[in-house]
Amino acid sequence: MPETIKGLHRTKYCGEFRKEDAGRQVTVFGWVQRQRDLGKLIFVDLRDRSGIVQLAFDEQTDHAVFEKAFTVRSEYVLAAVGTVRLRSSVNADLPTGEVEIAVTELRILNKAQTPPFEIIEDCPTAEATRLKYRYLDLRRPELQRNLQLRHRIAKTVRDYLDSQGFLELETPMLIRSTPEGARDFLVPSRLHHGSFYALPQSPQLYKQLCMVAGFDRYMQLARCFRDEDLRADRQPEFTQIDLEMSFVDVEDVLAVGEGLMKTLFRDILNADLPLPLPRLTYTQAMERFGSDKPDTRFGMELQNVSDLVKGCAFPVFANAVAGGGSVRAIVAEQSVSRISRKDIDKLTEFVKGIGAKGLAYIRWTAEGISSPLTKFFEEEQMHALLAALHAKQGDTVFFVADTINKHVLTTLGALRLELANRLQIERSGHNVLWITEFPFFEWDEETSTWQAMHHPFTSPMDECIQYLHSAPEKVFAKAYDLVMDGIELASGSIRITDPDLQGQMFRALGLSDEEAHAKFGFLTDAFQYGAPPHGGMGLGLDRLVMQLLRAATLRDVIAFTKVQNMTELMTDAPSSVDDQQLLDLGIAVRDEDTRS
RNA sequence: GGCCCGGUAGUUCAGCUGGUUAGAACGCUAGCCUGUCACGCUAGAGGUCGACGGUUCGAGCCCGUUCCGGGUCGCCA
Repeated sequence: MPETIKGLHRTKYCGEFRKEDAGRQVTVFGWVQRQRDLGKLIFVDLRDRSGIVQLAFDEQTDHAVFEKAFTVRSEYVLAAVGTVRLRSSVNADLPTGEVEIAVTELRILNKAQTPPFEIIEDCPTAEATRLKYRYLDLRRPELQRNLQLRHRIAKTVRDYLDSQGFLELETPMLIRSTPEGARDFLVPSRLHHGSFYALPQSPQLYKQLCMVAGFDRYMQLARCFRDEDLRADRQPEFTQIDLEMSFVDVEDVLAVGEGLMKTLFRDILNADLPLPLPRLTYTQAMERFGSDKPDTRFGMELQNVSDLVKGCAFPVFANAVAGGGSVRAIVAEQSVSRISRKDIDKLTEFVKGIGAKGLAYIRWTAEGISSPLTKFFEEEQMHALLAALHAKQGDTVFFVADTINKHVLTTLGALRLELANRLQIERSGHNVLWITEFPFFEWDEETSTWQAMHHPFTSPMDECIQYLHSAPEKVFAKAYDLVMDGIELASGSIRITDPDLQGQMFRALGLSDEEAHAKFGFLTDAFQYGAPPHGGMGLGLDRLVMQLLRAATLRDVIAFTKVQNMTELMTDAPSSVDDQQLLDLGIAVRDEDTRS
């Protein structure tokens, strides 16, 4: 039978006691971290969200209290009243290690089963087990810290944006489905059988309507939903720092993003983030790093050797260049001893797995040059190539060739990261930069059509509008991404507010006027009534927290998360529902689709 | 949907070339212990080897199927 808390009030959190408190009569609440029974002396470590304080029980002082302390087990919930005193032996590892509480009254507020894993800092238990008992996992100091810091980050974001005149406005969760982009989560309508709401992938259209409505500067910590497969840095629902500003161009939005990041670095990491942030255009990022979210904390940049090898005897290289593509290389410095021929076979498999046709290499060992290319290259040619690449003895050089330039870039970009992992290349510190001037269209090889790389409300750069129909590849967008340590943190753009241009946009994407109006009529209608020029961005809060805390996965910075097959192990969501619920919704589920 | 890795006590793992009764550590239970703090010492309990099927005289181990978890590609305008 649990005891009542009646009449007791917490003096302060467990982790806050210091030697200055000695002599005070105090009350504490918490969970039993550990009980140490020494015979005529019992110690209990009591834990709450702030840390641990030691309770001391002495048989001679109070026999009844001592007997009760004897029955205490891990994770019991206790209230303790007693006197703070200095310890005879100090524990230097604990902030409260100079004091303990000599307990005069102990109440067991609740008992607890033995937990399936220990509530400790570096818990070795498999994540699946921890997620099933997430409420226990969350008691661990690491997650307590992460989530308390997440709160502080969110508060810093709100305070900063508030200081810049942003208003937090809420947008609906039940909205119209717009099946572009990611798959929508659908919610069936009870009152309109056969019709569905969608959960928002982002508040995009609503925040633009807020601009039409004259709120001028909007922000929201918005929950977003995407029904796509999960990754370590991707959950089906996530929180976005969403903002939108009126009467601005690209520079104004970037300035707010930079101010926000600088403030976060100062308040959370106690570090300076020099402004302005470096910028790369999309084209530069792809050419140098083979990625639009480059990890710029290390070098190993891509090098174009097309001109040097275009006339060479190796048909793969010669054909790639002749076919309009390229041959590019990266140099892994002083890696010959750590990348064996066998490793290269594995790396070849790796690049084939992401669509490359093969991987050429040069190993420059103490014995000389070892490479399948030697039979195609004169010795002089080979040395010219290595000199151009600034390669030295001890280096390994990797080449990728393809008639499609983008394949060469992305393959080497992925290989660059793989090599950095394998070679454990130093990547300390944080690197934050903007990627700007994204292409407007993307050539889709499956359908042989140009597809929008962004949502269709993204504005082209002013000087590109003339090419909209004649030369899609020459059109770049007023779109920008914020990249931190190789992770895409934020993405945004200036939006189209000219109805004629918007119409051209839809047509360029193959949407008829009727289709466009059916899908987005409410927005284009709104734009007929005086839309201010506006733009904004969405910044992933979960990823931001993960990056600032250097957490390995999003699951370490979100309280309740789903696993790869999109179930929640604790509640077993999703679940089947009553027949009556389905009946109300006018929904029939095909038997063969039902899974228990 | 594809590929890769994993699944043995509550937890983390070991388990040889297929061979008697599947082990260790931590945790748990009980006893002893007056200054511990990962307390110590002694004893004990605890197993559908993910599941199903197959090969075999014999399967934790080999084969097939499947389920679960992780990573990744596709996907994520």
